[in-house]
Amino acid sequence: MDQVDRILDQWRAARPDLDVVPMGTIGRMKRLTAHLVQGMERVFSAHSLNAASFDVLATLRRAGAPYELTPSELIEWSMVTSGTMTNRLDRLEAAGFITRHRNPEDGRGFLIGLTEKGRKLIDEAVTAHVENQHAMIEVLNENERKTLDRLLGKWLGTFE
Amino acid sequence: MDQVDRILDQWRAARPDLDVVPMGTIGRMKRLTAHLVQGMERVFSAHSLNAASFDVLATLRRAGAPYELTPSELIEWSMVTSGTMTNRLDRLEAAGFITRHRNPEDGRGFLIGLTEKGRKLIDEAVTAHVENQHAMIEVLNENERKTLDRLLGKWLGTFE
DNA sequence: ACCTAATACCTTGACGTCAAGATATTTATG
DNA sequence: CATAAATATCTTGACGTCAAGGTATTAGGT
Repeated sequence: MDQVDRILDQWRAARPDLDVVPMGTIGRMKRLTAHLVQGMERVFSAHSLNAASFDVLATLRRAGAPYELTPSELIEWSMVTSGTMTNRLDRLEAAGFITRHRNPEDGRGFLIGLTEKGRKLIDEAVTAHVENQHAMIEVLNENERKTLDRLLGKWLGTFE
Repeated sequence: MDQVDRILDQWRAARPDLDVVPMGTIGRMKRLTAHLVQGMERVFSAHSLNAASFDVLATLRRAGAPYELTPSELIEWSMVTSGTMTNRLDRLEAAGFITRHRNPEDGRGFLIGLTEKGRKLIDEAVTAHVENQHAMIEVLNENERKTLDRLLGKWLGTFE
């Protein structure tokens, strides 16, 4: 009987005409994800980052050397609007973690690159981030993780 | 091979020292939840609401008649800060969906009540919301939903 | 070459959220 | 009682996000 169950019970009393079983699953997804995000933010802030800045630096880092992508490519990976990415890049540039230089192959755009400082930071942060994720999922055993992953993948498939 | 798998592949190439399996599960949780939230927002906005306002009205509605709660109680159910709740209530009050009156049993606080207009709106919105949730989870069969729910519940238990 | 459409990115204004602090009221303690 | 501590809520300032619109550059069709 967790908080989600309590909410369902209230609905069953207040609106007995509704079948709220799916609300339970979706509610648990939302709540659990909120906890996971919160747990990850703690690691980010321990490295002077937040989810937004970590996202950008990590995308650049995992793209591999020379750690350069266009804002458009970053937008695609991160699923945010161009205005959001501009804002993220402004702050990361001001903090000295990335550089912006015009794209020699397309005068309309830019190339975003990791600075040495940025690369070092994101490498440390990702290491801690992965450790943290291991710790957060520890309660599920191998089989449970596989099953969960399969179900999430199937469900996600209907959206992407 | 979805977008999450592509991200994991990039990490395995860029940082082979990391075990990124948990990142896959957590990434799918985040992405899937984002899609679910987006799907729900569509229903909310069709009823002139957003996630924030729906949350408050729904909490009041499922509390049952006389549809009254204190801001503190709303804060507990919604897991937001007091400043956020004040802002939500300001907008809902201005829109005529709730009323604020001093709590006769505690002069420091208020009682938030659903107006008739607010109750009608949330009843319609919740009906559509539940239908929408059924549609969004349709791809999973009975067994899969039960398994998923059990795993989510177990995992969530470590946080709450 | 020209001109329109598409593209890449930035700007602006609004919103929802939080953390930290302020105010008013109630509760607890001596 | 008087006063300190706790509580309930609001206020302020900052941040991240989005939608819509703007500017500069490139691509495509004639």
